[in-house]
Amino acid sequence: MSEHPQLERVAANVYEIARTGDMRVPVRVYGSEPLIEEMRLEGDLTLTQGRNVATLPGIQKFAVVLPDGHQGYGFPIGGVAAVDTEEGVISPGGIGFDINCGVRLLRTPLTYDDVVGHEQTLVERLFETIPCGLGKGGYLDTDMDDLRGILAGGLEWMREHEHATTHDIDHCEENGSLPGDPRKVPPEALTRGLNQVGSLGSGNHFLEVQRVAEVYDREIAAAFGLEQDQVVVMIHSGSRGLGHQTCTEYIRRFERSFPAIAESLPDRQLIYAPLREQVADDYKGAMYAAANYAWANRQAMTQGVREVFERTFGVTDVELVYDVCHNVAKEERHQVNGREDEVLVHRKGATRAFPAGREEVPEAYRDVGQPVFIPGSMGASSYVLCGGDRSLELTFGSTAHGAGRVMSRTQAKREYDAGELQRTLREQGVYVRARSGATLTEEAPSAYKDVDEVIRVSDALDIGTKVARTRPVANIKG
DNA sequence: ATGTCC
Repeated sequence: MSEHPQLERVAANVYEIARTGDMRVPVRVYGSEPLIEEMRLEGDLTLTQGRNVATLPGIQKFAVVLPDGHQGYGFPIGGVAAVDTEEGVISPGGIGFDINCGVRLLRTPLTYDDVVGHEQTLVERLFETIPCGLGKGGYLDTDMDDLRGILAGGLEWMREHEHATTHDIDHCEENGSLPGDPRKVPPEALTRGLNQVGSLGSGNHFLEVQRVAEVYDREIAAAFGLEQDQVVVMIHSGSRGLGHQTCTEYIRRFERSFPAIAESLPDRQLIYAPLREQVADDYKGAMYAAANYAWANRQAMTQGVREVFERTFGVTDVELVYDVCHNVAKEERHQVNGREDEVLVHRKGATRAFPAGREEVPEAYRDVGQPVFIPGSMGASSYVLCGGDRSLELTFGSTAHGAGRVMSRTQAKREYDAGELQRTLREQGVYVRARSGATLTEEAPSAYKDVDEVIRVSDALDIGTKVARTRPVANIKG
């Protein structure tokens, strides 16, 4: 078993792996003692992967491991790596298989009292309306022309086809559109994506009706249009089979194009393409296209939610608070080497958390900071945060994205019973509907870490500050 | 995460 890299405590909740060997920068690890302990368990690769990331050509300042960091494909999940746009590289492992997996929050004009007694109807209608689980079928019917439009335009295409409002676009990271190139998306990925626009997927993806259970900062909550007991809807989903296939094929393509690089890596999963290479540009076009697809997917499900809320409660104003990416790389301006420069920021299982004043923050929120949503596990609290004042300095403007698992899927399936789990949650006022019992047990709340400690550290570091906590009311899953 | 192995 390989040794964990040596960690040095720099300040409260701040640790560093010093630069040694072929590392080009140090690694910053943000976390409390108990969170760091989990990264140092026997056989855990989180810190080793952090050190590997620090060897990437063109990486700037430091590799970042966030408080929810855990091991992933090549890079830690809960990691940030910013690279020079000329000397740097792009690595699919630093973005993730589920390109632009992310979370959006919708606000409704309802309070919890309006919904109590209607949970069963609500959860059934949501489940019938929004396709869940593996396989085909989306809320939106798309042909190949539609798909290409979505891949090129994201939410812009959705608005042109009356599936999104201007308000939706104004309240989405990157306005729901990056320069995607449909021609760079592998044909197999196109096929898989054709019938999945407006589908939830499986695993830890969910659509959850929640109520605002606690408000920590009333002023910022009000700026986000949120208050105590309000009913909101959280959607956690990504780019489905299309993003997965795109990632898989470009990893293969990079390995074939750069055998010498593949050979020299501390971990083959770290495979990358130098940004000056054509194939890096191809991947960027495909990755942005998959990101656009993920936004269209979450938007299509939003339309389904609106339909159900109108039918069930007669309300027509279900509005997007914001939509954040968890898995993407984007060009942004940051302070590096004592000056502001453009860098390509890889965020994998990490949420952009820009503070007040950044021009990327929508006008409506620019005076308070960017909304951040961190989902808890099914049946647990989720959090609304606000981009913190120190995020640019500490994490390239990022914070955590959620709680990781403590128990494997197979172990959770053995450990729990679907019917019993459903009854337990029901006793807590949480109505859950899943396409399969296995999904339910795999995602049992006790199979996940407590997200509270992650939030506490994010808040203490001032990279993402607490605004409100929500509790589940009704949840649909694959 | 994922038509959970081309």
